[in-house]
Amino acid sequence: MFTLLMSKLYLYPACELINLRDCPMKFEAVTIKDIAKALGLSTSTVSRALRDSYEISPETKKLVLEYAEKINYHPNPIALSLRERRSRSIGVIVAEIANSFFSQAIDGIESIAYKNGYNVIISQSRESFEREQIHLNYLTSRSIDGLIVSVASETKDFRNFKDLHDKGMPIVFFDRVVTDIDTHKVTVDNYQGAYNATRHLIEKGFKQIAAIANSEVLSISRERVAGYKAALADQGIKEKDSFIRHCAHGGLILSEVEEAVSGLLEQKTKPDAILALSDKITTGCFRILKSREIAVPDEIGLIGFSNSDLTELIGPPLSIIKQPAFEMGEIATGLLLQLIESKRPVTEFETKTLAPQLILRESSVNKKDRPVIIR
Amino acid sequence: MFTLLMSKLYLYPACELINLRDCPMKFEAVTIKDIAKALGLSTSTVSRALRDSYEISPETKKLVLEYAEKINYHPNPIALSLRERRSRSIGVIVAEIANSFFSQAIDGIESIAYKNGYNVIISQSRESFEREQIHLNYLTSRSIDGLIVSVASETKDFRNFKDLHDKGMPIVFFDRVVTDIDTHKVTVDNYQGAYNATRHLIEKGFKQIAAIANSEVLSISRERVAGYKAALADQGIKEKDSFIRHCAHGGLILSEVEEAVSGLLEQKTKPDAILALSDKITTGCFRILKSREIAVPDEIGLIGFSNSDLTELIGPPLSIIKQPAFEMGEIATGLLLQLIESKRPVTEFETKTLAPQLILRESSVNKKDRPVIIR
DNA sequence: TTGTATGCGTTATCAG
DNA sequence: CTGATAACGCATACAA
Repeated sequence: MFTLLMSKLYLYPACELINLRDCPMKFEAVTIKDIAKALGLSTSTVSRALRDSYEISPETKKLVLEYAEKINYHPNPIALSLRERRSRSIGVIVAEIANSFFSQAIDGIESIAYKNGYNVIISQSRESFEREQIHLNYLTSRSIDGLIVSVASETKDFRNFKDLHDKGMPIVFFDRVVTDIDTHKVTVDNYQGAYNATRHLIEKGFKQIAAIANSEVLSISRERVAGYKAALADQGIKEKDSFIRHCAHGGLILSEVEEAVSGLLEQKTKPDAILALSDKITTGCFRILKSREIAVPDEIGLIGFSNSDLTELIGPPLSIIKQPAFEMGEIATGLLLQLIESKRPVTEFETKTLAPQLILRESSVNKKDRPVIIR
Repeated sequence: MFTLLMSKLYLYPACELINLRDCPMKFEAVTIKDIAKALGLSTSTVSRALRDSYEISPETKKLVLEYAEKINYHPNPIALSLRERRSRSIGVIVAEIANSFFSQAIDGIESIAYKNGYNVIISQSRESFEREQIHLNYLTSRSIDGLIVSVASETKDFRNFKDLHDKGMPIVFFDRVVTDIDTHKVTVDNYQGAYNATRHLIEKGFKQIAAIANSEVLSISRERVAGYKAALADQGIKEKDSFIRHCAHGGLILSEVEEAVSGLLEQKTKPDAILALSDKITTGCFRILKSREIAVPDEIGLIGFSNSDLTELIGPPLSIIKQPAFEMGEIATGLLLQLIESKRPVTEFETKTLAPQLILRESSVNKKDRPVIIR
């Protein structure tokens, strides 16, 4: 260790004598100290020159900048983070990355973060409370400046989020928000989305409409179910408790959806249509109906939330409710950066609610039909 | 600034005198120094106690650990990074996150990274060389320990990757690999995948099979095209240059695919089937044919690479070649961590080649048909 | 067994 | 205009 240190200390002067131009610097990274030593200046001078400080003479600046350029100097971001107590990176916790909705949202997050010089550190809860909390802990031991979260379906206890927020960590929730934490939130109009979809099913002649939603704990589930119920009520259809099912893990496991579908189909009066109230549940239902050889929508109508880039192309069976995931990610990140970079604590928090797209198939027969997009 | 510092210095002793138990520590993070001061120990003792060093007495250890627990101490990872010259985070550069293949790969990457205590920092090149290089620069100013890359379609100049690798940065390429950099690589058998798909089209009776591939610069494109050509040759079908098209940006922009498709359909002898040689190109083709009201596969056969979770469900039109993206991500990360944590420089590099899945539709008529999966 | 001093790379403060 | 020094939080070689 000591010899290594010494060798480093002695390497550079020798290097100067021989040839400044092509110092190898294979593994050792270039630091301000190296520049200072090579140029016979102090580190503070070099630092100031690099930051283009007014107190440095033009000649010195030029000298330093040129040399820095030549040896390909880059400031060590970790040292900067330590000093400035900020890492210029934001953490993201979602249920799973390989999910169209979330990956589109992350796309939006990364776009804005990148434009503002922030890194994005992602982690997945896989709908598990435990994993979520571990990530929360891990990310927030002061290695991130802010956090964007869509909570896990399992999560019932929001204390850790609340504590963290109270301690001053900027947090923005999107999609699955925590209603009783007072911070920025970004969602779509879940009520309206579910309402429109249900109404569309009714207009197509379906009478016995069932709904499969994500965990009851999530506010988005409650809102979506409320929209579904309202649409039924408005059309004078009586809601049936046995027609509403929940998947505790948001359909992450197919068996969960299978169970819900079976529960619906085993009833004396079967539903004639299913409204799937989340991405995974939608594709899950589709998959299950397909494997059971139940024709969609001839035997059973199906409509659901989905952000897959192929849903618009699948047809005729499936109509979908699509969330503006990319925009949601962008907006969430914008709000977060605002929180991070505002000097004084923010007191007014916004809840941005975007409109979901309803993409419908007009005909279930014509192979060439075009989707109709309703905002 | 100075008063802030002073207040911090004076806060703790006062705090000790009043009540240790519920120091607020709202925004100020707890450090080893705080523990030392509160307990009347030196920072080194505290540090050693926390790391369970053998040179510390059991009583002191207990004291320190309990107090640390109580005030919810967490070591500052940034300080650790600075000291240990490692950040315990790995960088990932892909074309775009909102792409089934890449998001599945990232899923695998995150899984393994998480298990090993590493963070994943993601960034997207959006197929642009410039963006890729900026990210490369940004990530690698020593803030990451290693890098997992699938290069942008635009990239023709791999010098920066090579230099970085030569400087000792562990890099693992996946999917779109850089053949002349000697490091670990993870791909599928692109040749075989394209070969099987082409062969399948021929067996289904298609004679005039065209191919649309990603940028010619990418080795995966060349391999896939080679597989396509070999299959044609083996069945005694003459290849036609005019039937092979390339999208410089891998179909990221739909117009690019549109152009390729138009180019094919405008020829005197039109192709009767299209082989799409990347994810985006496959969905792009599907979208374009749909919008032009060209029936698939009755008017034109279509088969392509795709990792969307819905492709298996779409049918009958589309048969697909699916890559084991998740596993590729896992393997790449495993290899990378091996590189990062091996003390001595690795000399033997592996190229892992996985088998792609070919998921076929046997019938183009029966709505209820099941996909056949060929390994 | 514990404390002191040092360094990781950077910048801010203060003194020339 | 420039240099020495301290500090960010932590761990360790060395001294006691």
